[in-house]
Amino acid sequence: MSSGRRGGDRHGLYHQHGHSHLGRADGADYVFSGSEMESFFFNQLAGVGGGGAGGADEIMPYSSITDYLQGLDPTGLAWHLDVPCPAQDALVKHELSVDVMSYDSQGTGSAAGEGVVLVTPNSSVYFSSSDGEEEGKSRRCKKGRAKAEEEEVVEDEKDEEDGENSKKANKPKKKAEKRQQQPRVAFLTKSEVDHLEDGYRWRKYGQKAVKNSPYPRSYYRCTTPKCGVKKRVERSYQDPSTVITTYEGHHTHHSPASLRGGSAHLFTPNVHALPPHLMPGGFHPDLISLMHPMGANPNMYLPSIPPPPSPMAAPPLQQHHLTDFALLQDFFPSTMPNNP
DNA sequence: CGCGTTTGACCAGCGC
DNA sequence: GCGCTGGTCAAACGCG
Repeated sequence: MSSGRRGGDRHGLYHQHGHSHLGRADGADYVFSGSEMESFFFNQLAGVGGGGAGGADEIMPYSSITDYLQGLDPTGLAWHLDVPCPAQDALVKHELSVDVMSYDSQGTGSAAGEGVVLVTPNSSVYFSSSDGEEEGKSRRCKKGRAKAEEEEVVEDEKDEEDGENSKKANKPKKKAEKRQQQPRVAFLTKSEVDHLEDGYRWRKYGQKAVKNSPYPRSYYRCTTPKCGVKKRVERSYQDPSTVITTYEGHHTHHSPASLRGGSAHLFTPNVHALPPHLMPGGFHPDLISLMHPMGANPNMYLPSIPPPPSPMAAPPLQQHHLTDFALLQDFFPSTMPNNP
């Protein structure tokens, strides 16, 4: 027995309406524009890096998100920006208006790394990557943490090994130190289910009401020991069919799903060979069936690509049961080069 | 019994 | 300083 378990969800009950901004994808306060996105990616590909107008001392040695996150194949997701997606702006700014993290290392407010990919004709994924170099302006846990964060990486690993005891012992300290400095990628996915299957195992550790949104935000942590990857899942209140999934950190292990099916290796070079939305049917059906642990539903991927929607009137997108699993896999390939 | 979820409490940063 | 908010913890609980 307990003092109100089940159904009492306090986190989901109090909703306040503060300012006009939407619920944030990630607690961030940066709304990027399409040009900024493009700028980022082009900069990345061109090796300009830094993600920012500020010139960027920090040149990110990545030419793609995948590369960025995993340090993998430099050819990675180059198509993300090679192919313009007219609906990107509309999706992000008009329909969803999701704010995203900006990790511009210069703190200039320019995008550190975002983009939108129309993965399927009717399903879209917006992603925002960030290096966590600087939290930007909106995140709170900044002060008094910068120092601790440097040690945190080591501390975290120790804590993970020590297990619960250590966690309990360091509870206050842990709370103070814990957070950030992790790359983030936010996805907007059309899905009816909140928790999208991405091949990894997650443990939910919290749920909070999102300001200005009737939908709560769920916090998940990768269940694999020593893997500190977290993700936040929330639903866009403007478009309830859209799930915003924010990943934070790098997996340090193979995907359980890929170990089962052994198909992950197909994702990386092959899927990247063409932008998904240029593939027949968005994705190749075979890839879908391989990629999604539950198998493919051909009906989810339409055989033709509709004309790009007007940026001014982003049409409602059809709902999908299946998330853009392929892209998620791209971001978390099972093959980790630095995995012992 | 192990694992994952639920959920009240707590902490810290930020804005006023 | 206070209240709000996001993020996390951890005990209780459910399920297979």
